Amino acid sequence: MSAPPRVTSVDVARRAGVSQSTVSLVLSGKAAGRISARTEEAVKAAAKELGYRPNVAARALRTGVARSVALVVPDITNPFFGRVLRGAQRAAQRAGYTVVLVDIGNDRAWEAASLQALLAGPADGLLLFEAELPPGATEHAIQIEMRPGKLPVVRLDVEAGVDCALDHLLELGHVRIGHVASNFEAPTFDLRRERMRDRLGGVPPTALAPFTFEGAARAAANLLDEGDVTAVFCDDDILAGGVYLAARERKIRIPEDLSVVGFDDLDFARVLAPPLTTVGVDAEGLGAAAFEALAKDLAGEDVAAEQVIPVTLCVRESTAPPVS
Amino acid sequence: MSAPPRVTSVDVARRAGVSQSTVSLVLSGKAAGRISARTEEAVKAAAKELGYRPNVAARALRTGVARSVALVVPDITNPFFGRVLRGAQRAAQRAGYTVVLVDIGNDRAWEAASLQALLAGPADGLLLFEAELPPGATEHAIQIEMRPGKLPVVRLDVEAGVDCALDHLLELGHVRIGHVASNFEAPTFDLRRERMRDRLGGVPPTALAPFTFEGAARAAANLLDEGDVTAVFCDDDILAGGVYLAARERKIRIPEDLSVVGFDDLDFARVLAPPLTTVGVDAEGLGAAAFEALAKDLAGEDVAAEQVIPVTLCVRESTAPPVS
DNA sequence: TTGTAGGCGTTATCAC
DNA sequence: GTGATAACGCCTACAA
Repeated sequence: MSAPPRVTSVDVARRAGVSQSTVSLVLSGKAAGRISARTEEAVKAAAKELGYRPNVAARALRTGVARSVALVVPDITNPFFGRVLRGAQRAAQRAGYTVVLVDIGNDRAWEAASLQALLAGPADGLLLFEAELPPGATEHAIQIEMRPGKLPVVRLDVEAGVDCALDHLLELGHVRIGHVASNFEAPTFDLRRERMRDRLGGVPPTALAPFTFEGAARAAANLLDEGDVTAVFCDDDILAGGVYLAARERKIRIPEDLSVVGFDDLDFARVLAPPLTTVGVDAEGLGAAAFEALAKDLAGEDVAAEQVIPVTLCVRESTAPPVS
Repeated sequence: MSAPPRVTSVDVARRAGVSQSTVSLVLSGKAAGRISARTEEAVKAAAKELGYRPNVAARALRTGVARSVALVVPDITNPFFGRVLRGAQRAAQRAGYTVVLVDIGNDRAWEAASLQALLAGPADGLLLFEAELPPGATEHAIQIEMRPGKLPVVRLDVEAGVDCALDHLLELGHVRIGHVASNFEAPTFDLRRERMRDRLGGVPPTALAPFTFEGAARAAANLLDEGDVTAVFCDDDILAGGVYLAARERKIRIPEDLSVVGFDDLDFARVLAPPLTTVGVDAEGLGAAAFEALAKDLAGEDVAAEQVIPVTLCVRESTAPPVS
């Protein structure tokens, strides 16, 4: 519609009968012991009256700080990342930051282009979920769910996650345990594979699955038909959903014929039939922790090279002792 | 780490042996017929060599536009909004815009604060999903899933959605149809209630449910126990998931004893047992359309007061003729 | 074809 | 206590 008639600090100054710099001083809280209480009040009143809001661009230009961070996620359509985003956003808001989202859409080819666009953006720092810092960028950045490297890392305790899932299955008496693994390349998934191998004393029967129910179902098919397993550990609840689909098709009963363990404890895990046993994870906390780390970094403080967020197993009804 | 030594257009100019304004001209593509090909090349080379990237804050200050829009959603944890966000983000990226997210978290109390923070932000315009323009804002804005008002609206064809769901149920022979409605206040839900009433010739047995599986299950309990219905239409797949939970508890079989229809066609609808019949919706398209409308508005073009996105029924296995 | 200069709205360093 | 004044990096008349 009409161009919004922007109110500047000069307008406020005129209105209050003071200079622009006085306005700036007052409104940025640096008036203590410098500006008289009377002027301070007058300025504040004038500002409110006119509906003054500082121009962020001007401030950013002057201070060199945009008070905004970018969060890069592989797939915002996955509720897990929604929760991470929410956590980061809440923390950011508390700190007066704004978060701009970059969704890779599970498409590594797109990643480069997206990050390029991002760097042109106004972000003071980057929150990189399973993404690398683009080449040539000297930005402040935190990596999420990556291995420790040059950048500080915030990640889930995946090892513990695999451990408790496996312990649970082993205790139930399973010995032939399969792995429905993500085919999306990321360190966290490598970590899970390694941990499985170490704990099981060898590479388990494995299916490599994409992050869709139908794709995962197709990938799991072989494992169910020929893998000769009584239980599967899935890298993610979505993959577990795929296993449910494949099992249903084959009239394989869960948990009687097959125990299933997921990862992430997405909401829908509870409405599956039977409810899914899965590794519960504080996604919001992960996002918030990542932001806090970045904020520290931006403030010039030291940040831990690695921060690990604990996980817990949610035992539900998709696991039981093997019959065979 | 170390402060990134920012490269400015002045550096590029010095390097290329030209003036700063020449650099600006060349790099913003306005060199046509003004700058010699040789200088143009030299400037571009220098820019690339130094890794020059324009300072957005400065540009925003100078031009008055930030090339960024804000998207306000009720709950980013709901995959539906994830898809909307993705659609908007893709469209925005193509247009060289960046999108900043504001997540209300299904908390109307928080909404005001969030929006306040937002207005201080650098957004050129607002994409408001089930949110009102904050008072005093003269911003450019598009509303999503709202009724036509002062602002242009992009919305789903909810009426058609209700119609095809009801037609399907009616054709199957159901006469006692219940409504599991959202307790989150929003025009789209009012619309659905009205349409139900009009089509059914009266207010159907209704349960008011929150957007969580367990909450919805509790809310649906009464309806199932005393509503005397053979089918329910749910405002959202999440609510339908709640109905599945409540039905399971009561040993009510779907679809034999109860037909269930959802709305949105979220991914998990396909992995429910039985797979959920639901109204399919182009969430990405909704987000993209909203952004396009906003972009038009920002460009000073006319934008339609209302744009309606079509929906289609996905018939799966949660609906069948009533037995009783 | 290119360069000079002014200003966008802030913040911050000085004088007064 | 308060007010000039100089940047911050970029765009864009206008001058050369």
